Amino acid sequence: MQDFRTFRCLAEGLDRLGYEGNTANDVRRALVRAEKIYNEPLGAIRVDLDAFDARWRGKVSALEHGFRSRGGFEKWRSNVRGALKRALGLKALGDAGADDRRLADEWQQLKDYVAERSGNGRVFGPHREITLSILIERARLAGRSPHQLDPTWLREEYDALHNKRRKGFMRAAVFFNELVRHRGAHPNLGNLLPQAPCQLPRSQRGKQYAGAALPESLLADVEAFIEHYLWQGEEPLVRDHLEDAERSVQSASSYRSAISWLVREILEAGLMKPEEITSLSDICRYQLLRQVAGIFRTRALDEVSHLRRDATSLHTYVCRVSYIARHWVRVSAEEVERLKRLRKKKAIKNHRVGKMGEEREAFASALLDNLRIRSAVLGLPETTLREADVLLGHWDDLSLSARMRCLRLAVCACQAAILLRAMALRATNLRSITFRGKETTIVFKGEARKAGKISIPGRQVKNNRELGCPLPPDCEKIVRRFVEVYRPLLVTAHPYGKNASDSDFLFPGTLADRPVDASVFAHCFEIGIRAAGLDMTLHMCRHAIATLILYENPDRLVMVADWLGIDPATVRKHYGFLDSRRAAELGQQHMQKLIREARRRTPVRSRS
DNA sequence: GCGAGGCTGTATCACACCAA
DNA sequence: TTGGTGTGATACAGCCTCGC
Repeated sequence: MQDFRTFRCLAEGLDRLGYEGNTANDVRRALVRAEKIYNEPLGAIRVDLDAFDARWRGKVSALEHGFRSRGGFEKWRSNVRGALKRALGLKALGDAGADDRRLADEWQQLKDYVAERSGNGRVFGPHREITLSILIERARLAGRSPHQLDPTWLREEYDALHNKRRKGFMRAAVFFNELVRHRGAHPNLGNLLPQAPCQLPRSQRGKQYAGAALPESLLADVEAFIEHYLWQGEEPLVRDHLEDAERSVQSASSYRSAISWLVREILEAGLMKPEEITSLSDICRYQLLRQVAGIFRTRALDEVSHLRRDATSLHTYVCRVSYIARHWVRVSAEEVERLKRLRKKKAIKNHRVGKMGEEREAFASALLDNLRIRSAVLGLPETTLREADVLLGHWDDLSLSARMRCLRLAVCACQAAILLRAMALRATNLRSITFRGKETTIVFKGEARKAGKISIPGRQVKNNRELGCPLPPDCEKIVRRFVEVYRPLLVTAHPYGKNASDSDFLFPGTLADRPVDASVFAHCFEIGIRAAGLDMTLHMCRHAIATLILYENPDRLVMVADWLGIDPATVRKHYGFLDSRRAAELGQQHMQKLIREARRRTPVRSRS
């Protein structure tokens, strides 16, 4: 294979990649443009498809990277990505020397062998050479032959990949091992395969309680604690007369997570054996928690760890476990005091605890600095609906994925219209809006009513605060269009046959008693956001609106708090960075003024 | 195989409340 | 008024099952 390790090699050797006509020029220009976009010399940018995908696929704010439109960005990405795939041998080149190269490539021989025996009713089953492709790609990039795969390399590659690529890599490794195990049945593979299968990486997502065989008594104790926590010790007879538990189910599941984390860390560190953990009182103790927190912290500081070094998770876990120790295990007063000190330790309660996430704060700042981003956010309902309408115009000719895109864009337009024009709701409240039925939360303008409105009862809201607002005409227009045109398509003409139930929910899911699933809901928003060249989650949208209003109207803090349905003190705390920013700007303006004045008053002679 | 919706667990963030 | 504590939420990823 040609050695294409950097973008420079790639740009210089582009003629050998088999492009037709002027395409090579387009691709070369795209590669050269990467220098500006990456702000690095071409020779320093590695030819690595996964690094490229990690950076440029998914949520990418095209405008922030200097592209004029999402389309322009996608064109650039497609040119560069295609070149990377050709360079890595993932795309047929079609030129004369290709066959000779294939023979020289052990991976290609293996792939050809599998391809010849893949398909319906054949030895390996359908598309098995595709299964292998990601393993081959990564191995080629690392310069490893099939004999040179080892557990460490597999682990590193597995960790570096994400989502479907990671899943595919694991599937490929499993299949590769199958081939090795049955190498006797495939004599033609000859010396291509190693003698023994390679140890596979462990999945990054642990099972609850580390999937270990733990004593029944521990599991029973956890359930008893959760029950106690939810009902705050109320007797079952009393509970029957109460409408809801004292605590939310979400919160209880968070306690389960903390216990799971503690057990997993203890077992992985070998601090205890599974059979030794018989109840929560064995593990929710100061000494053990301190040890485990130390181990977790060390791992977070490790360069290759997937944990963020300044994340607040550890603090949350320690708080949860401390709570169990105090209220369930009932440790001594002395131990309670130690736990309290532990929670305050800098390593556990780092500087991010209690503050808005850095990424969100950065986005809010970008929103204030960049006019293009700001207008893209504010125009989101219209831009996404326009794109959906264009697609809808030739619905019958659309592919399934294009129809899906059309519907998702329409969902996003409706979400954005409510968030940006009516009320910056939390995702759960937005998702649960009903437009008919007994408990209607969004009402359209009717003959008797002058204006539509949104009203959400307090018990549906995080802090039990009732939320309500009138429905502005530009919001209502988009929501109505969604209800009349796009929602029926979700219910009766879902492109992939996943018709939603025609429930009372504005955003229906496949089940009649609940709205669309949160993950699907967030995905629709993501599709619309990306179409607008932005990178923002539903919750960041809420922040974005608050940031813009507060920055322009610092004296309207109480109004903004009321609108968001939170405490003014909380707004003050979370948007404090706006004050610092404003103070800095004001300070700079004053300094400039003073400098100008000083220059005016200083005689020209002494200035030189 | 691929893409969908939905469920679940982990990681992280938001924010109400309380006490100093 | 401010900082600490505890609760409740979102984001993200992996897995499952289903239809095309």
